[in-house]
Amino acid sequence: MDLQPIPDMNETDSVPPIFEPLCAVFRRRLKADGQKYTPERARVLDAVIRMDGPFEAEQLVEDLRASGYRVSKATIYRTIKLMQDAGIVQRVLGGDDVPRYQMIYGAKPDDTIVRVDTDEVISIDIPELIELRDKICAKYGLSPSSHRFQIFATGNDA
Amino acid sequence: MDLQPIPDMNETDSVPPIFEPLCAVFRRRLKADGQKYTPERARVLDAVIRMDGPFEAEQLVEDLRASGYRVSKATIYRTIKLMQDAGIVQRVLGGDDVPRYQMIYGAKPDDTIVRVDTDEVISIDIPELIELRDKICAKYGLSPSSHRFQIFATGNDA
DNA sequence: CTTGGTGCAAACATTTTGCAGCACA
DNA sequence: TGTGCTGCAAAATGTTTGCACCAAG
Repeated sequence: MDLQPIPDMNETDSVPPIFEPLCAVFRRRLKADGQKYTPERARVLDAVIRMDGPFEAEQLVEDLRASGYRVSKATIYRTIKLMQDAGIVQRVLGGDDVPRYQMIYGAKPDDTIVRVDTDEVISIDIPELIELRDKICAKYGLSPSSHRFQIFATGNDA
Repeated sequence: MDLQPIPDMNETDSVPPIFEPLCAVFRRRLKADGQKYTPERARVLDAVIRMDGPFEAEQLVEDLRASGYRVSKATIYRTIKLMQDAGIVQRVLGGDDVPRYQMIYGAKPDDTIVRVDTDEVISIDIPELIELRDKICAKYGLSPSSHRFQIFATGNDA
């Protein structure tokens, strides 16, 4: 089958160390469900990490094919779903309302004001929100990995 | 053409008064763009208001057809887009990752913890968040109409 | 008559599924 | 041999567009 080397989190330097545990998380989850950590899945995970932000499934296909791998859309979508189950990837809506995917771990929290009258999106930085978030999660015995806070607002004159 | 009576925000009692200004907002926006407030569009707006929560385009079609109106999907989608432009409707992702639409004005704030390991969605009630939200908006000179706060978390053992 | 709106059907984009063959225990 | 995984192609879903005709100024 003439495969290229399998990317491995411990052997690549193109991926920040913060993502290192991801491979393990994914592996563990697959094993727990009687599924396999295949070369194809390792490559998709690697591509997802390199995306570094919201991406479309098609981009993963292009990325991997450009790297010389033969991959089908079906495998991409199936692997994305597995990653969602493993809590590694989430689906999000871009500002253009197009559904995309993005990594959860290490993802920058998305705190924005969406001006519904002008469609302007304002990024905000709210340290108190992190505190609040962590407090809430602690109450439920959960560990937050990321969050999203969107305020929908208009100008006072509208 | 045998039309049934046109729903009008001032003549129906099935729609809470809080939504009354919406009709005006939509009308104003259409007029400003040289477009028309047609019976079809009034009916779609009415249906959207009655949805009272996230909905799919198809539901609007069914709802209106069940009420005896002849309506095409094209008109539904075109009207939804107009409403998005008018800042009345937004696209959102449900807990099941399915894209839906929902009203913006008067929408119930959506504060949830999404357990990425189990897909469980926990509704939370955080009064401090409203305060925080209003404080932030005040700083920018904006009026909040709704918000959405999603925390992505896993169990501590995951 | 000109501009915008409608329904219908076809086109499109994205995601899912059925299936035959492969990999590996 | 059995279970899971893959690519491919077809199907299913959700949305947009082209077009002929209608409606209102």
